[in-house]
Amino acid sequence: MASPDALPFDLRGLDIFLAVCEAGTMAQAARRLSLTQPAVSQAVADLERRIGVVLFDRSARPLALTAAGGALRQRASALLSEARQIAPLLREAEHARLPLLRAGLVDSLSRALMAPLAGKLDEMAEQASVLSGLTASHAGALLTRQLDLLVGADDLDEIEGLERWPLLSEPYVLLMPADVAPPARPADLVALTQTLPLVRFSARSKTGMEVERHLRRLRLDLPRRLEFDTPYGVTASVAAGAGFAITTPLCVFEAALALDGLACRPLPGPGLVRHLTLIARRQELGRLPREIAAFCRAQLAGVIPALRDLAGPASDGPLHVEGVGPQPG
Amino acid sequence: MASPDALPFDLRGLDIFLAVCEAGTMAQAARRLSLTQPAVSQAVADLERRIGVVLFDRSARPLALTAAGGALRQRASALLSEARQIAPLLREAEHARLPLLRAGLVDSLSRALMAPLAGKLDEMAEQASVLSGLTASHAGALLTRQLDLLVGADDLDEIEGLERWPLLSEPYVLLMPADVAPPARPADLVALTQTLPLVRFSARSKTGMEVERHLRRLRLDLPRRLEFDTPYGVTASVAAGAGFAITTPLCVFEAALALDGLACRPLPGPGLVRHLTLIARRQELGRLPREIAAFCRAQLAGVIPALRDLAGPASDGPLHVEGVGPQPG
DNA sequence: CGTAGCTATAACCAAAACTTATATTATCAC
DNA sequence: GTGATAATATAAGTTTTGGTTATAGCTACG
Repeated sequence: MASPDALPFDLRGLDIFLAVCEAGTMAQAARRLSLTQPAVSQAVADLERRIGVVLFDRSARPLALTAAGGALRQRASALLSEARQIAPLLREAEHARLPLLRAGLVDSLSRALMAPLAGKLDEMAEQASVLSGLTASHAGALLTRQLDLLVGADDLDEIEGLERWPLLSEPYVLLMPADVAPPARPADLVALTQTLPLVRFSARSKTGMEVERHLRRLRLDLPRRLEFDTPYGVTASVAAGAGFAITTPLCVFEAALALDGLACRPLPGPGLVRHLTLIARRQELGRLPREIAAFCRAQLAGVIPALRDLAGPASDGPLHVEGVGPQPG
Repeated sequence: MASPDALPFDLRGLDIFLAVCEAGTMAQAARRLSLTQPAVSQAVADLERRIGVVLFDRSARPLALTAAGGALRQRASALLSEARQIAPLLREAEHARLPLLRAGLVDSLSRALMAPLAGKLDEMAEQASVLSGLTASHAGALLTRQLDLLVGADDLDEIEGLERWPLLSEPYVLLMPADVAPPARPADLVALTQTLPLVRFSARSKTGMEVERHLRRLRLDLPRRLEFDTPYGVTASVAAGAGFAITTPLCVFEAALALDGLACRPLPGPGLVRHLTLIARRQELGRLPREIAAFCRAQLAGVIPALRDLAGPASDGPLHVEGVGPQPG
């Protein structure tokens, strides 16, 4: 077999596969794509060979999808529609600057920061708006000048021309029923998922991707059952008994739920820390980002005791508000 | 030029691009990928040519990303991590249950529905995910098959080929300090904004647009100071004394805040009602949408008393769970 | 059975992806 | 500045891949 993370297919192959799903027959799909029938036949066969799964049931004539084929159809069409969005988004990446002050705030800080931040911005600008959501989408909005400020879990260090103001660091922890024995070593997580599934953050969120990378680095392959793109979803689902989660104190706090019968436990193995950062385009807003960052740190300091209550003493080290001063970069 | 939806790149190109981002130089990326340096150089140049955007700034030697390059990096890594998950998932995909169910849930229903809905989907599918956010973005995702179900405030009646299951209706109300006299007529809202600004939902949200259209119809031009795209932002800001809002019982409930000193008052003038609907692509999931809609109605019936508490008796008429049966359309 | 329409295989061709070789450019120590 | 070093770009071949035509084998249906 090829290297472990070799790509098992190409977008072109998926595109042809989807055309076959929609057309119902390979010959018709070929016509629609302006290809010949053998080209489609080979592309499908190739896809099946490389994934190692049969996608169509050839014995039935209107060409039925197998179970795996159905699953691939869903995922492939999602993947392709995302892929098609990318290029246009990059091309329109030169927009005029809007007159009002707009901030993007990662979901997990809504409860801790949204109202005070809005109040602060309202003081500083004629018009203010605070949008909530995933940092990934906010990052694009910042670059295209649809947003002026961003507070999130990603420091976007691959992008030039930004100024970064670190706000807070917090450890990832396990959120799980209090009466379940906490795993002592990373490998115990696998055993835990036998009885209690892992409730995940979606890979659309930075948090989800960080956790995923951490697990991959530990060579842990945990089953994938339930996923959410908001801290509330993860926390509420764990509170409802659906499983356990790898999350952070702020994400738990954000949900504002009663956590009877739940406990935060340290994540076994090497620590994983989440850094929250304020980001702006460099030299466009003067000393305003610095001032807002200081304000945010002060607000967050007020929440720290509540976070320690939630997360327990194990988290004391990594959990702290950052000092002043911008990041180089 | 090629056909409108031709793919501007393939996964291999993105993979190489990401390797360059991580390695910092093309030559190093080439080594890591077991390629030669010109291969990487050409692949990157090709990607830039096909997207029509410059990705790297060659004038600086540690190879800096441009703005567009940074945006591509984020999206590309998300796309690839999704792509890599697909093949392993398909290989284990010989199950009777649906392999994957993705639902989009409007922010204002998170607290009322997210955990129970996730539990229900988890029963029905091998893997479930519930995403939160604005209905507008979910609508696009539903059409492009990134989502299978959608619960939101928009019935998307301009779009063919969907099935709609009404869930709940609720009136818009005023959320304001209890000690301020409630406006009796629409025109009194203008006077009110002299002392207390209107905290708005962003026009990106369906709720915000409905309110805006309603105000325009009443010929009211209220100043625009603070706006949010989540119910929590609006409610928290009003609770912090920043102004008053035109919102709904569910949006207030969603914030899960103590509302000391606040009251819901009826909206003066003609009533405005918000309808929450479950939407799916027609005839793709069988009777599953019907079943899920019934489940959602049952869950929502459980919070109705809490909503009546919040909204007061004035709302009794418009506030109710819908009967069974799909909408024609 | 025979025919119409689909799918699979074989043999071939052109475009792409990658290689080696070489020229050009940026950075840095001196 | 000036080489030395290490990177990127370009040019010209080679291999691989994705596509074609031609043909044979299926499947459904009258």
